[in-house]
Amino acid sequence: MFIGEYQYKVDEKGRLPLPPKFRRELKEGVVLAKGMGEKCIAVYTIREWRRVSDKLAEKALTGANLRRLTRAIHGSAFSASFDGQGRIKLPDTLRVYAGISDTAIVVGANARVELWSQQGWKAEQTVAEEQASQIIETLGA
Amino acid sequence: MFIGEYQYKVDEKGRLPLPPKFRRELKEGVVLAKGMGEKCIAVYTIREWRRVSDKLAEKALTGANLRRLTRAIHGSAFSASFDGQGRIKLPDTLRVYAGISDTAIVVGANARVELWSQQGWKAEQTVAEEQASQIIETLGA
DNA sequence: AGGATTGTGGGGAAAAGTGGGGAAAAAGGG
DNA sequence: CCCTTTTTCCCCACTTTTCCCCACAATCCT
Repeated sequence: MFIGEYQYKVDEKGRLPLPPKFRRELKEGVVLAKGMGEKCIAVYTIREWRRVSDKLAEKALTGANLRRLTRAIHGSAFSASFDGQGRIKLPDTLRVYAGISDTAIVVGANARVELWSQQGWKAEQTVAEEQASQIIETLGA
Repeated sequence: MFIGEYQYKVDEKGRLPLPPKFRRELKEGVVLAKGMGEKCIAVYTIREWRRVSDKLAEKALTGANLRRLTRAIHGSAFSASFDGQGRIKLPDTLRVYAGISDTAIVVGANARVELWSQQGWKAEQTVAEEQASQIIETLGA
């Protein structure tokens, strides 16, 4: 399970470190893809990528919209692995998509990890906070 | 079960002791997260955190809502463990969120522990007192 | 009163963040 | 097809941060 929020620099070679706490779970390699709906980069374990991918494939049989989404997701996906310092190389296309320049926010989101630009993350937090407090009320004690 | 109210200093390294009475129950490690709704840091046992996390999954929210909530909850969380003196390290993001600078109020809140700034705790108490009398009425005899 | 426990602080070893050089691989042009 | 140019990736190096351990003073309990 991935939790926590971290800030790292993307160096001039496009490399981004991931938190040491995440590395063990990710060390077999990761798949990078566009965040679904959000302007972020999603980082999946191989296993989780397969799960997401299968789920999409099931539903894509019927809907043209979903086929389009599937195409977008798969087309943008990229497998990556770590260097000796625990960094991965971010493909330029995904970096541009997420608006990440020289600083990235790494966010643990349970089964996956997400990469955000500072501005993007701040905006997302603002929206999420409002929504969260409502839903949390329904969780009970 | 956690009860009581304690005051500790946060040292320059961001370390905060927890009351000895709490340590045995927490010694397996804790998860820190934003207080739900309130400007405090919530401290959960691993078990309790899982309970909260599972409850989220049950909600069976769909699409963007689920992703957003997952992100908000897990992203703000942080796992921590004790040093030899019974202290934990508070992540900067959470400290800022709760407005804790060099002194923290540690409050036992049944299944979880909460960390407040002095001002925040005082304000919360004021509000709580007003509401308490009303709520107590509704409890019946 | 005395011993044990606890709050608080700090030093030092280990790990992590960040940057860059150079070999290997890939791409591109003649 | 081969040579040149560019990119990728592996390794090394430096700086900062983290974390583990020790220390001392105050407090609690017996």
